[in-house]
Amino acid sequence: MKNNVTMRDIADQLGVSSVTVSKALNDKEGVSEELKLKIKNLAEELGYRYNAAAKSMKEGLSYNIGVVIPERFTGINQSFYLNVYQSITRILEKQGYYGILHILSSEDERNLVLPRIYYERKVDGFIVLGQTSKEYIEKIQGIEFPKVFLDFYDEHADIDSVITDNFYGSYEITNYLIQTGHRDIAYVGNLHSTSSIQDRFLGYYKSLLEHRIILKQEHILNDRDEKGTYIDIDLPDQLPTAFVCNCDQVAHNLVLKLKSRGINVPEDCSVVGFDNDIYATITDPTLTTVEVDVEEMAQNAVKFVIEKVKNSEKSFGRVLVKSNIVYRESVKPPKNKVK
Amino acid sequence: MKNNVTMRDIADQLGVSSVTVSKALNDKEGVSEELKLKIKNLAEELGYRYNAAAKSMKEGLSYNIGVVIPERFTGINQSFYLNVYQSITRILEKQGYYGILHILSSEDERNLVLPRIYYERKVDGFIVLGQTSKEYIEKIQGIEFPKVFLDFYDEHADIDSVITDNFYGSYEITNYLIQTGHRDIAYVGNLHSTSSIQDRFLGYYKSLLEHRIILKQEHILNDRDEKGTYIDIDLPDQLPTAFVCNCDQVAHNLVLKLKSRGINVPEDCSVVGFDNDIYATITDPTLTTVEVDVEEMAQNAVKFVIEKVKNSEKSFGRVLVKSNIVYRESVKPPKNKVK
DNA sequence: CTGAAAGCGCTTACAG
DNA sequence: CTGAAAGCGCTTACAG
Repeated sequence: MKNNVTMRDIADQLGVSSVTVSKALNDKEGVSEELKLKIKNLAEELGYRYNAAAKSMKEGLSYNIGVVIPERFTGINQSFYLNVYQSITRILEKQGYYGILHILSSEDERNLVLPRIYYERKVDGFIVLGQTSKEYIEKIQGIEFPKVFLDFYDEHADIDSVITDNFYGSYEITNYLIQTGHRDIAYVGNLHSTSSIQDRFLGYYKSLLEHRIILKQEHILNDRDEKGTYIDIDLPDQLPTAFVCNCDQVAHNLVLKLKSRGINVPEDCSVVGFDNDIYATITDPTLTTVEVDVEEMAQNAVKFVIEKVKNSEKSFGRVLVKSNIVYRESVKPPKNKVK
Repeated sequence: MKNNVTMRDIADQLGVSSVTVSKALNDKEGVSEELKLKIKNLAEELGYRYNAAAKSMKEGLSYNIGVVIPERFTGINQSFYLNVYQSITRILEKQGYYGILHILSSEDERNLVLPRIYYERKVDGFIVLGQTSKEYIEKIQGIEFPKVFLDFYDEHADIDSVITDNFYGSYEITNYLIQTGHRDIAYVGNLHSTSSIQDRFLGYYKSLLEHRIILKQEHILNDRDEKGTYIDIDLPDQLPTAFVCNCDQVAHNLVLKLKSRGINVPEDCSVVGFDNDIYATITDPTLTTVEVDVEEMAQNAVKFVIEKVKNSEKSFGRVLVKSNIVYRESVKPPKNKVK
């Protein structure tokens, strides 16, 4: 490593102490303006680069935050969380922090092994992005370390999590379907897979209840197995007039399936999604869906971890981020209602 | 910060020196097996966590690699590079390195400001993922710092880059179209946008040349403006029987456009893409395309930066990664050829 | 306004 | 096999 200019070098060349250089470069008081300028100029000239590692040593802080994403939420078809990660990174950087991505392998998740970045003090805290197994959540909860769960939560009230308002989002989009004239509405999603899917189901159910529509068991359609792998959706014999899907990707799959059976969307039946991710606009017809406010979620998560790094006593509980409906082409009144 | 157990603490409790603890924990020789075990056990018990910052200080190395992606290649519709980043991260981690993502804002790119991770020595090298402006390439080239360009290159032969074999990939998929019976083949892409698009065009052109097919200017269709924003594709009056698109996303857009004109793919005309990303399988019909070997590219890039970190003299030049054709549904013989 | 001293937690090179 | 010393580059707290 050459070009290894240190504060000391600058100090020596100027005949001052490194303390003074440190103060000047950090714009702290205790150095005359004149000297400060001289120091800054020389630093520039010499190509001085600050050594963050020294600061880390001194403060015991890495100024890195680990973003942990379970493997199954990554990959070519699961770009949603990577996009959230990207937002997190950008927000982190504004605050002088950096995000280190850790893909949690299914193996590590099963064996309850924590990310190496934890054991090496490479990060000051975690943002866990995407639901892990119950056991793993507990494992992470068990360590005394700043952490925020993003986009999921679990029964323990004492964990800090930032989530979309799944319940009301789903409630409202179901209301919208009902207002459009639908009463035969199915829900697509595995109720025991993640907290999000479950809450979205309950929002849908609330809407039915309020409108005195009876929930039929055969209107709850499973979309994935316990591992989260998508399975073929079993359509009921009596086709509902509308489907509330737990996410856009599943809505996309459903539309394909319906089409293959010669059923047109939205003419023959309506479909709505959730997330407003790439699948919402890529599907033909484009999907009416619930938009998740990724930026707001990332912002909260970042704010919370950083505050917890600074003060480990802080706690935030479950924080909901508002969502809103994006209207596109996949909804029409049911056929028999059209005059 | 509590739970701040150091090697020193372990040493004190055991009545040995911290040097011995360091050796034991790092499995170096010079400590009796018995003592080593005792030290390791105590470390475990005390919840000791290694302090990577101290090592960084000592060695002047952060063990982080910065992955720089220009802003315009990110976002909800551009998941390809984020996926590459994810591969990079995983490979990096196996070697004890960590990836720090830096989204290069268009503003910073224009003003030629380098990522802050550079000025703070937060990283030991860069992987630049995605083509930046010529000026920015030169700016980065100008600093004495390990760097590898991934998925693009420029005229300067002395830069290390890992790229897909765009030329031959495109050449071969065009050959395939010709073998299928097509002779009226258009290319879709802005020839002056990136090195990849240009090389893919040239591969297509080589195939035409070899088959004595004359390249018509009206068969080169622009797909984006100088900023990389997609524009509406202008179809020629005389529709070709096949289209070679510079990437899957553009192929996807083209298929939608053709469909909206009542032209069926692949019955009325064939379309091929490049990348084999999410758009390849999401398009209806699924796209025959050239698969980019993301894993292999990431592997090379990581290997090269790390070697350059260790020995700044190393250089690798342009390294091509083989691609191969994935056959799906978007190609059929041209109509008039079908008996 | 300026600086000497001490320390953050580890490792290397050397001595015993 | 074990350890005292020095040092990585910075900052904090204190003294002048």
